[in-house]
Amino acid sequence: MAPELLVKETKVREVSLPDLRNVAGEVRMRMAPNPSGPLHVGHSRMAILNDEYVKRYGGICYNRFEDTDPARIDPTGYDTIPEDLDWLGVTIHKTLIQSDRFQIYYDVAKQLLEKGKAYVCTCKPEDWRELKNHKKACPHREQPLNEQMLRWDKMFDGSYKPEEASLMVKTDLAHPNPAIRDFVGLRIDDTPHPRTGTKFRVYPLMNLSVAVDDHLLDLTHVLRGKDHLNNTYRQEYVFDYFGWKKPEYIHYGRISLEDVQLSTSKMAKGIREGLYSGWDDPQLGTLRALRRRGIMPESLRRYWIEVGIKEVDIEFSWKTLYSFNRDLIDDSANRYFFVADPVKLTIEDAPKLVAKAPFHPDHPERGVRDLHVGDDSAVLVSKDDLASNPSRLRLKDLCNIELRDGAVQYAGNDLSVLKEGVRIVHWAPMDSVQAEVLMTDGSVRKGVAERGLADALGQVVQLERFAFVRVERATPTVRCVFTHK
RNA sequence: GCUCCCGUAGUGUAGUCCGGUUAAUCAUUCCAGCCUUUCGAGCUGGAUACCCGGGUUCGAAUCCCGGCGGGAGCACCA
Repeated sequence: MAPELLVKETKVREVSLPDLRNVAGEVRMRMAPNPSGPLHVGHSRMAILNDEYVKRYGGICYNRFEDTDPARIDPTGYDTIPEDLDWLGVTIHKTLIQSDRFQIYYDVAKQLLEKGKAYVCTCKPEDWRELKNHKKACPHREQPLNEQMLRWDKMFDGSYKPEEASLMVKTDLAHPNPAIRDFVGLRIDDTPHPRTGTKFRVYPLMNLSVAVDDHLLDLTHVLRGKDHLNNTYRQEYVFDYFGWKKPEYIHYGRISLEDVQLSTSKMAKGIREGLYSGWDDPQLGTLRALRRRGIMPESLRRYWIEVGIKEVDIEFSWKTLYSFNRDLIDDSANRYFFVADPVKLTIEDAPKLVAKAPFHPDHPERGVRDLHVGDDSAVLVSKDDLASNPSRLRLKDLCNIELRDGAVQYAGNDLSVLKEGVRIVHWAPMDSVQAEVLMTDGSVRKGVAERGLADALGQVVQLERFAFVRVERATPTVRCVFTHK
């Protein structure tokens, strides 16, 4: 291996995540996605951080589907999320689905009732909330256990309609933070669940099910966004009631991403309305869109490692991600000519012209593409490159030309004109193929490309002076997806 | 309104716990130059920051107080 490659490697590794606190041997961590659609860039942070730590310390990483709200599930998520994690290079040792575990939550809830740490409330939700906002107990909070159990059973036998009864977990009604006072543990919902149908109608809310599962999985560390800070405090009550050992909680800050739609519901809506072609539309910030564009998962990994796990809110930088990705793909991406908005130039007095264009400037061993100009000496160049009315141009790897009053004259093949400031532009032969590039703003750049581009199907290549793209279709026209400049 | 968290350059990050080789790290960005038959890569140089005000101290990004700013939560969503 070349020495400079080794240097680069260590440079990347210099940046590393801080150590976790309280690590004794292996770690057990989890990610807990809601199956409402495929993963996007924001999700990749949690997945990669978990993965990095599990790989550093050894241990296991769970994927736990949090599907306890039947109304907010897109069943495709059960398949797409593991695919996305796999693409990211995240190792999942075991997968759990909370909707397989309702009975477990019921059992724990019953124990909480028996311990006097929960109650079944039949207040109207607004009344209950109003009372707790004033640090007041609702009438059901301190009723005797037998009354509680009576109502508990009725929650399951169909006596109550949704919102007519819920299991509340006690915390501290006098807690100065209103967000921490008593919370709902289980509720009734008649919405059919995509996996369990109408078999269950009592559903746990996250603070109960998460606490129970985090305990049963014996997690050592829990990574979550700081929007869950108050949920952590609530869940700690459950741990304390049972004397369970709490995991180490780490909250990282909010991520704001510009220029991209991340809301799962809005993306789904856009897809339905035809605004986006699907979950992998290059306009979207989903992982499958990035994959389609030729963004390497390693670039995301490097990005999130550099960002770390601080509690400060951050602004995501596409430029930095692209820079990391360019680093990864530049060496392997072969070069091709793509001419957007082509204009035909007929070169007068030209000899028979053939270009020997290298596949990669840094890798002469990869050879060249032979680009043959036809007997009419005509080539295609981009309208943009003629916009400034240049008098002389260098057609890359082909020849120099002079332009005057719409006439194009052959001007030799002397490279020294470059010293005089003559610009180099790329071009395409007349027998080129039609090509288009799907851009991230939803537009399509149309043009022509050298025929050989079709051979790069599936690869990430550089269209010289245009952008890096991934070639995703070869016929009938070549279709590429914009990666980045 | 109440509760909690956070505040180093455009962006992200190191340093903050245990105050003194840092008139502040690294990456990315931007600018200039070099190099190159790409506007890619590479090289060189430059630019931009410790939120503000007090206090403690010989000395504070680092400790204390106050202010300001940003964020999160106060849901029968996760």
